Amino acid sequence: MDRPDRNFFKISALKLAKNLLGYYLVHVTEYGKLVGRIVETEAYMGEYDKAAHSYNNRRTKRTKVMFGPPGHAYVYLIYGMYHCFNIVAAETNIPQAVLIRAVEPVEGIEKMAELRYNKKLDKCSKKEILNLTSGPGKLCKAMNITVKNNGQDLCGNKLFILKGDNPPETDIITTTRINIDYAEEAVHFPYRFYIKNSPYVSVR
DNA sequence: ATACAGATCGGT
DNA sequence: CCGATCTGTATA
Repeated sequence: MDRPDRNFFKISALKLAKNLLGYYLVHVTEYGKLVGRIVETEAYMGEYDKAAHSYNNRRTKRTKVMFGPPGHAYVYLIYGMYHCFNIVAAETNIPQAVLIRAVEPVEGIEKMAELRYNKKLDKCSKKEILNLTSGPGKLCKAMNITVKNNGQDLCGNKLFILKGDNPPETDIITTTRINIDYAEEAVHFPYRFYIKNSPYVSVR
């Protein structure tokens, strides 16, 4: 399979969020290679987007990587215990990113089960396997992504993207984002994308 | 120095 | 619905 180059990420987060559906997220870890197929994303558009950490071009220690070049990881800790993995989009000084909300486990599923549930895959229920990576915090736990990966170049060889098949347009559901009730008018922006009928999307 | 809320999740 | 758990951010 093929790797997208830097230019793949050098587009608006909105376009990138859609283009990433069906692509693979790969993390080469000390536990082996962990791969998930991206089935759900959200775009965060920065300057005018009240749901974004970089709203109004707010530049802080945390949001710094979003102002950097595209194709890098933006990872932060949320609620004191979960991580969220984003891919920086657009260009330097345009702080946009795509939140990866859910993937379908593809490779290294045994390890993912151990990382997430601390037990063997064959001890996991059907439901647990479906929920292995069905949410931003869940996929980070299962794929061993933490703040240590913040700022990491996704054009490197530890944490990266592989090309996959985008779903047909008719299988892409576009809707509003999750858990951003505070974001006033941005609450209604149709910035969430997921693959229709995928059992691995975060539920609603 | 202090206060406070959050791009979540799992249990009740 | 609620609590866990802690850092980033704003305010002073």
